[in-house]
Formats: sequence, structure tokens, C-alpha cells
Amino acid sequence: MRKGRVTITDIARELKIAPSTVSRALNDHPAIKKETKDAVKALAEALDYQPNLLALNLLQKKSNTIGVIVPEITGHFFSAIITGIQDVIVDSEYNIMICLSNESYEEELTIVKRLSKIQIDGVLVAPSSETKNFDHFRRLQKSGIPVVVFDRDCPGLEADKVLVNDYFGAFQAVEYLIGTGCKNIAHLGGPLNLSTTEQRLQGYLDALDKNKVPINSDFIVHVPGFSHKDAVKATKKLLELKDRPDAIFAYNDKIAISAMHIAKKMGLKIPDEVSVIGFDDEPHSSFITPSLSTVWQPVYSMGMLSARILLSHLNNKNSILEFRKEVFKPELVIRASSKVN
Amino acid sequence: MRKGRVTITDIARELKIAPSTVSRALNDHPAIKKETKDAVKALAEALDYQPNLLALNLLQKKSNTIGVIVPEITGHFFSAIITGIQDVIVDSEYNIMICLSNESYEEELTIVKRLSKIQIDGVLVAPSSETKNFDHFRRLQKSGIPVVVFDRDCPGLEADKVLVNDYFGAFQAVEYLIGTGCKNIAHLGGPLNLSTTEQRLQGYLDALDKNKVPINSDFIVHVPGFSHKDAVKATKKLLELKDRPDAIFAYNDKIAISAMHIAKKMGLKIPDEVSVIGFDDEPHSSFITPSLSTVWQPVYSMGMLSARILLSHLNNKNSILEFRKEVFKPELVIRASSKVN
DNA sequence: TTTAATTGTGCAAACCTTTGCATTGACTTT
DNA sequence: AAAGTCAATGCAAAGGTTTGCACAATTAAA
Repeated sequence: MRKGRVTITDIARELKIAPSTVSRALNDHPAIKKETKDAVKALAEALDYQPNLLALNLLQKKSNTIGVIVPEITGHFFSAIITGIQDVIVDSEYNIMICLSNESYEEELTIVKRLSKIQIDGVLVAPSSETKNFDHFRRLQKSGIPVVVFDRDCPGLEADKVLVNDYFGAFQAVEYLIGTGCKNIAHLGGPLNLSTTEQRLQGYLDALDKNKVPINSDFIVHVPGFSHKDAVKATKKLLELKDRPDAIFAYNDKIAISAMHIAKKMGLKIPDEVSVIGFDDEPHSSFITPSLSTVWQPVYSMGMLSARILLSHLNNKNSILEFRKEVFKPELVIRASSKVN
Repeated sequence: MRKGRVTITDIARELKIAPSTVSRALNDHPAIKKETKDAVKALAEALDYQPNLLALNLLQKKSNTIGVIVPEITGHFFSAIITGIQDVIVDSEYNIMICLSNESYEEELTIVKRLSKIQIDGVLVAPSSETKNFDHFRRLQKSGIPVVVFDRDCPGLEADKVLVNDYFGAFQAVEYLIGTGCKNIAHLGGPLNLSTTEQRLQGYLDALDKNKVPINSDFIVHVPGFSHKDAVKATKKLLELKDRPDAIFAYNDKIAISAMHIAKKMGLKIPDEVSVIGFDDEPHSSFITPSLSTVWQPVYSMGMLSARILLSHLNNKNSILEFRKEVFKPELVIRASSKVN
């Protein structure tokens, strides 16, 4: 018995033909006659021949792998996006390498270097909340690696982008709160520097403005990070004001839930004394008490579209495709944490 | 300018030495004199030389990649384990490829084939709930790929295993319920065929048995899958019994939360009329109302240990290490969904 | 019958790195 | 002076596949 795996050379020797003929036969090259093809395929089957993709990678200078960079996966948002990505990529010849930046610019940089070292073919990225400089992505592009940005925009970076209209989602949510009679609407914003933070804040501000509600800067507090502690601290700052807000529009469900937790602890009735609306519509948000009003995003679809866009670039390496910017529309979901209209 | 990336041959040509010398210089081979090394390293730096890992992969017949197979990542459990795995692997020379089986045996099979094709170096796997046959893992082992099983046991498979003492966790939870005076304790079990389902069920049974509580088979209902619908259906079956249970020990938090949802809808007071205990201690479980009593598992540590065990195999390819079986101890966390002792 | 076209296959290079063995020259020992 | 030792480097193979070009054999056309 031969040691190691079977190679085309083994098949060639056995059949007394050249390895190149075996290669062509297996790839259904038109110049090979049917009998030869059949013989080769039969023997390959019999010997359980497995092409050595490592050799192919070297030859083609590509790893057939796509890198996916996300800040974290323990929340629902990114894991659902990844599931969407995976479901598209699975049907292609590509493999996925998921990398976690832990919301750190440094780690994101390290990841990009690593991916570029292993000669990744394309990258899908939701930048960390610390990332302000996008040169590492530009470097990827310069070496011919297509980059698709999702969820969080990178202002100034020319690349494909799959985003959500955060502005619209926030605007709708806040306008809804105004409609239910809330006068003092606060905003628990996300970490500064994120495009989503900015967009949701702007939606909040414009909704107030449009409805002639004066803006109170004490009512805008940003969390520094996504931990429960961060949210608690920010919420307390809001609820301990003399002139307490009667509604909170939070950057996301996680923060909203922490806020509700504190509000309840302080003895406030939700939604009668404080309305709360979140963002993301995480699956458990409908199970907490009171069930959380929130802004739903088509997460799974975003993942799928991002992956499809990347694949289309990989399949049209030569032809220059325009950068696409796809913006999904979020939907307001009203539950029990906000008053009725 | 030279096109494409810089290779050792480029450096060699420039310095008028052999590529092999360049290779040795870069790898600090003792037979190369300092001046040569310095010159090579300086030029490599200047030209921004990046070793071609694809070539190395072919030479070493390994991809420097580890496959991680999990049923899903949208829940907290597996995403936290993955985070633990990642945090260990990041410090090694390996990359991680995360694959989702969607709780499907078929897909798991496809994934294993794929991983074996790309010549993965090791595999970490939590088998799907459908998987009864482990031959695909044995095939990996036979071709020299170490396999570490985590969370869900594969009975009869000889491999490293990182598990939790589900039996103990369940036993403790049920005994606690008995201690608070519950007489009719039901069990919302997981999908049949999972080792965790079986162990938790056994813990439930033994706790009743030890405390001389008669076992009522009507009180044991297994969910077919992990969807909300599945849980709702199973819960209704329990709560609509003439002789309604006064406590539910659920397979996991997700099911427990669905069950609480239904119980509340039916107007039952928790925990006065029905106590509920879950399993997993997902982060949001403490935020729902009433906050969920549950069994905590050291998820992050499990991920880290699994990864470390795999690495130790990869680093000691020759020496035959014994298969390890590590069993973590879970902890009962009492909150408000169960009565006080 | 010669020339041209067609069909099927083989050769060798290329992808880039590592490594066992050979080689060279300088120096040491007997 | 001859033989042996040692340091430093080069040569070439190996890893498995694809592919442009060459070549041989057969068939068709002139």
C-alpha cells in the first residue's frame, strides 16, 4: 500500500499516462477523450482520490477563504448576521474565517494583518467601536482583496456597504414616543465614534426638532461600552436628574433592558412613568416584563446580502464593479414598554 | 518594480546568495553567520517581505487551521464557548474556522468532509442533536486529526472530552425545588438523543427518587427542537394537565423563559403557583421578570480548556497523549422564579 | 501522395519554501 | 605537507496541481 494520500501522479502511474492528463480528465477538459476520462474517474473513485487543495492554493495564490471580522458574537445581532453570511457562503467554494476584534482597534489591526498573511480572498467587516482610521482596510483593497463593510459605516472609505437606516429607525421611535404624550425624552446613546451611534442620535434630535420639542442636553448620555455596568451608570445619571425623563430611547436592546432593570429597581412604573424603546429586537426582548418596544433590523438578510456582494466581486475579479451601498429599512415594533398611541 | 509579492528568491537575487541561505537567515539557523543574517533581515524588512504561508502549508501538509463545529451561534451558550476558544487560539499560530451544523447530522457530515478536504489540523466539535453515529469523527482521527468533543458527549467515541456535570446540575436544581416544598415537579426535557438531555433527565429522576417523590411520567415532556414554538407546545401540555405541576425544571434557559411566558399568560403566579428553574444562566435571564433561577455553567472556561487540549495534541503530534475527559461543575443560581428555601 | 487540419496526450514550468547533502575554503593538527 | 575539522553557503528535491506549448498520430483535403 502507498502511504499518505492519493495524488494524481499515483493515478497517472497506475494508468500509464501523464499526470497532466489525469488533471484534465478530472476537470472534464474537452481535449481528453471519453474513454480516458472514464478510466481516470473510475480509478480516482476507487482510490478515494482527494485533490490537494493546499497545492491548488499555492498555485492560484488564493486561500479560498473569506475573513469575517466582527466586534463580538455573544450578542444576538452579530451572531445572526454571521448565520446569514454562513448560509450564503456554504453554497460557494469558499470557507469562512470568523475573527473577533472585541471592539478593539488594536486587535482589529492584528486580525487584518493575519488575514492578509494567509492570503485571504475577501473580507466582510463590521469595524470595532474604536476604529477611526481605515487604512488597514485600504491596504487590503490595494492588494486586491475586496472589502465589504456591514452594519457600521466607515466614513470616507470607498467600499461596498450594507447598512441599516439607523436614522430612520431612531426618528420613528422617538416620534412615536412624542405621539404617546412623552415630553421629556432621553437618549441612552451608544459609544461615540460609531456611525450607528451618530445616526441614531441624529434621528432622535431631528424627531424632537420636527415636533418642536426642546432639546435638553442633560437627556443625552452615551455609554462608553456595551457592558451592563456601563448601561447602569448611564441610566442612573438620567433617572436621578431632578427633572426626570419620562421616556428613554436606548441605543440598543441590551442597554434598554439594563435601563428598565434600574428603572424598576427605583420603583418607576414602565411605561406609565418611563417609556422605554430599544433597538435591534433581540429574541428575548419580547419575553422580558414589560415586553420591550424596539426597532427591528433585518439582520439575517443583511448577512446574506453582504456575503452575496462579496461573492459577486470574487467571481468578477477582472471587471470593475461599482461599489454598492445598500441600506435596509428597520421597523418599529411596539410592545408593552411604551404607552399606546 | 517587481510585480506580485516579494519572495525569498527576490531577496537572494538582490544579495547574490542562494534562496536557501535567505530562508535559513530568516529562521535564525545557527550555520549562517551574523553579517549574512543581518543583511538578509534588513533587506526583508526594507522590501516588506511576507512569507508565503500557502507554500508553507503545501510543504508541511497542514493548513494551520482548526475547525470548530457547533450547532448554532445565535444563543449565548455556543457563542461564549467560541469566544473562549478564540481567546486561546489567537495566541497560537493557528487560525479558526467556525462551522454551523444547524443541529443537522447531514450538515455536520458535509462540514467534516469539507474540513478534511482543506486539510484542517484539528477539530473542536459539539455534535448536532441529530448525530447518533460518530464515524465521521473517527475518520478524522484515523487520518491523524485530533478531535476534541465539548459540551455534548459522544458515547462510545474515544476522544478528548470537555463536558459539564449535567447530572449534578439537574440533581441540585430539582432537590432545591423539593426543598422549597414543591410536590409536583415537571421536567421540560431537551431533544432526545443528546447526552445533555439524558444526563439532566437522570439528575431529575434521581433527585426525585432520593427524596421519595413519586415519578409521574406525565410530568416529563421533551421538546423536539429549540424553537420558541416547540417550547410553548411542550409547556402547554404540562400546564393543561388536570393535576398541574407546581414546578418546572427546564432543559435550558431558553425553554424555561418560554415556559414562564406561557405560565404568566395562563395567569399563574411565579413562583407561588409554579416555580421555574432553567439551565445555562444566559445573561438576560437575570433581567426577565421574575428573574430566572438557573444552573450556571463555566462556558468561557470550557471553550478555553477545549482549545488548550487541542493545542497540546497539535504540539505533541508524535507522543501519544491519553485522551482526557474533563468535567466541569455547574452551579445552582437561585433567583426569583423559584421559592425560597 | 503530400499538405493541412484535427485530436489526444505529454513535457516542463510555475507557485514558494524548507532541508538533507554536497561543496568550498580556511584553519588546525599530526 | 598531508590529512582532518569546521564554518558558511549552495544545490536540488520535494510538496501536488494546473496549463501553455509541443508533439504525435490520425483523418481530411488538395
